[in-house]
Order: sequence, then structure tokens, then C-alpha cells
Amino acid sequence: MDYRIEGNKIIFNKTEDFDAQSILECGQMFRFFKTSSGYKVITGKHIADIVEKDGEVVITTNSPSVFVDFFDLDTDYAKIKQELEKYPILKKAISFGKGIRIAKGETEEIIFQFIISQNNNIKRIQKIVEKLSEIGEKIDDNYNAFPSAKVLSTMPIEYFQGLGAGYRDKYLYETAKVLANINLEEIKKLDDEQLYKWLLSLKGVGPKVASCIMLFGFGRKSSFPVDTWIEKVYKKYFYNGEMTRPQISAFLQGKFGVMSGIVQQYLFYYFRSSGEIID
DNA sequence: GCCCAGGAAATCT
DNA sequence: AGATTTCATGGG
Repeated sequence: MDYRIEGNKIIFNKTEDFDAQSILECGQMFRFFKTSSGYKVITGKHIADIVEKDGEVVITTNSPSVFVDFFDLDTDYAKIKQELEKYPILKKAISFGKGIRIAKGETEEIIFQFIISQNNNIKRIQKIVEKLSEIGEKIDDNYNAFPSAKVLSTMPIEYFQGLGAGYRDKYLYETAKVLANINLEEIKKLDDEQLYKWLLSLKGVGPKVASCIMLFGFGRKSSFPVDTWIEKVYKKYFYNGEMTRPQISAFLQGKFGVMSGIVQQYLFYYFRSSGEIID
């Protein structure tokens, strides 16, 4: 995407390849807020305001390079969409969510946030995430970062039990202790298979959550998370025999390769949001 | 009251 | 190994 950075602003012409609402509300990121003129987004210790007006998108932030990565501005989504439209169901899904991009979140917080996401709904996930953020580092007058694993690892189990996170409280408690004592920069060097196995070793992380963490927290775009929605989509539009969710993931990954992540997100957003019934 | 939400762990066969 | 049950919480 053609963008320019001017001081604390990232600016580009509005095209159908960028839609803040779709990117933020498609269920990949949880820390954003509607403002009078657009959205406020927090990732790690960085914060940005996104405004779309007069045919331009303006992202105001002290950390422009972080949000170039966050919004994946150096990837050509027009080209990806063109390749994918040969699948009729994807043509529909893309038409619905054409402005989606795969956001790149801050690794550590994505791990915690997707542990919270299991068997949960997006509104409640956001509520729990904001509650956790009350103990995060203050990053401006009104907002805190999501707390680091080091901070979370000092909190007693009773703290996690007070979040309204249900049975996931102990997963957060235990994972905080693990993450506080490892170097994520080393983990980032692992290949996809090794990374997947390492993620599965965390309490509360199974196949689907591991896939989401890889996609949104490690930028591994050939990851294909299979949740309840994608399982239904598989059965109706890509059926190739009875399979478990990990098998469906591997099958669709084989089909879409490095485009897996974005394909998954177009399908997830369309079927979850459009009201089209799958069963 | 029942069912579901971006599933995973524990506990069976 | 594969199938079934249990796990908190809030909203429809």
C-alpha cells in the first residue's frame, strides 16, 4: 500500500484495501475503542488514532513504524484478493470484508488474549482484557498498556479469579509464570512447526488458540485457525471427508499456503457478521 | 431455564 | 489414540 509518514502521522489515500472498522472488529484484535471521528487502537505500549476522511486515512501516533507493521501496510492485499476470488465463496466473503488486513499484535499480549478467547465471545473477551489492562503500564493520560507477563506473574491467583474470566483464570496465572521466565525473542526464531509445539505446551493453549497466536502474535500467515465457524464453512464449502479441526486446518493450509491467514479471516468475518446461515 | 460463545483439559473407553 | 465430559461467565 502506498503510504507516507509525516512526523507523527501515517497518511494514505482511502482505498477498498483498508477499512479500520473491518480490521479492528473482525475479531483479531481486542484493544480498540470507537472515537467521535474514528478509532483509537492500543498495541503493546503504543497507541494510535485512526481517522478516515476526505478520501484519506490518517493514523496519528508516536510510533508510526509500529503501526505500519500493525496494519500490515507493506503487503499488497489487492493482489491477494485477486488470486482468491476464483473461489466463489471467497468472492462473497471478500466482497463483505474487503478492507480486512491481518493485524500484527504484540506477541506477549496476544498469547494472553487468545487464551481468554477460548469458548468465549468477543465482547466478554474485550471486557476481561480491559480489566487486565488496569494494572498495565500507563501509556498516556487515559490508557494503560496490557500488563506484561512479568507484572502478571507477580499477581496472586485471587486476582485472576476476580477478572470474570471463569475457568481460564488458572491458565492466565500459569502462563504468566512461564512467559515471565523465557525470552520471547528466542521463541520468535523457531520455525512454524516448532513454534506450534511450544505454544501447545502452554496451559490453556490448544490447536485453535495456538494457530491464532501464530497468526496474530507472530505474523505466521500460513497459519489457519479452525474454530466453530470455520468448521461449518469447511463442511459446507470445502468438504473432503470427516476431519478433526487440526486436520481441517492442515487441509486448508495445504490449499491456501501463505494466504491461509487472510483467507481464514475473510471467511470468519463474513459468516460471523453477515447473518448468512451456514448449517 | 437452556444454549452458545474464535476450545482445552480431564477423564473416560 | 480417540471419543466424551467438564469447565465459569454473561448474553440472547
